[in-house]
Amino acid sequence: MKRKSSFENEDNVKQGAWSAEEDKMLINYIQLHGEGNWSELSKRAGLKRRGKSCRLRWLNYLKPDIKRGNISKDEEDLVIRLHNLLGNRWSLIAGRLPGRTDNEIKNYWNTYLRKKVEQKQHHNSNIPVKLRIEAVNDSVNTMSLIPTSCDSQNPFASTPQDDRNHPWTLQDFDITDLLMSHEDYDCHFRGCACVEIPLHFADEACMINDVVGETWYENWKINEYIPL
DNA sequence: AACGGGTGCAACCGCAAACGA
DNA sequence: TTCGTTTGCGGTTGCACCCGT
Repeated sequence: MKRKSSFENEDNVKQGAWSAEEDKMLINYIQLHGEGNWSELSKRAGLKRRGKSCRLRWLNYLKPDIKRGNISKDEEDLVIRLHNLLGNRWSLIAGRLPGRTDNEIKNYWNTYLRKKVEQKQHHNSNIPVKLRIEAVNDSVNTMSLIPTSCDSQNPFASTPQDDRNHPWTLQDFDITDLLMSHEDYDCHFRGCACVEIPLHFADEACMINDVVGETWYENWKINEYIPL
């Protein structure tokens, strides 16, 4: 375990790496008296540390239920999905991962996962996808699904119908437009959509949600993946 | 072996919210 | 209501380690 050397600042307050002795003092004190009131705790435990520093050390490193070691694939997937939903709200994300701390999740994201996700998004943004949209008759605001770069005619005005009598349309989408359509409009579409991905991309174990994300499912959904 | 750039991660900082007198 | 203190959070820093040259 690596440790930075510690030092005392001008206020006689210790900063930097915690020694094994300090860890022991903090653990012993909390086992006897419990956590809370950290600045007082620091004094009573005989630590020349700021209360804040004691709290951080305890919550991020010393607390008994902290899970140490590599983050599993399942945990990694969960972090990615939660970050997609919640953004940089590390404490909320960590709250869903028993034994993991917000600091650990944040570090893991910043040093590893962010790059991985960005690479994946870059890869997926190059996949030419088609989106087949089915609308039920009372859908409102269906046009909001159609990006401005596409034909602005109502796609359901004179389109064929499927075996469930749902009108459908097939259009080429730029994946960025597709994602933007959720963010830019109040979408009240009710129906289904199918993503068509060229077969040679499908070989690469690519899931629908990898391509279009999971963030725009309020009133509609993608329910099918059709290799071309 | 020595050096330097890149990386990981513990710890710190600043701010805002919560709390209590 | 105001004010001081504590707590919690996310962003940032900087040391130790790794690895290529």
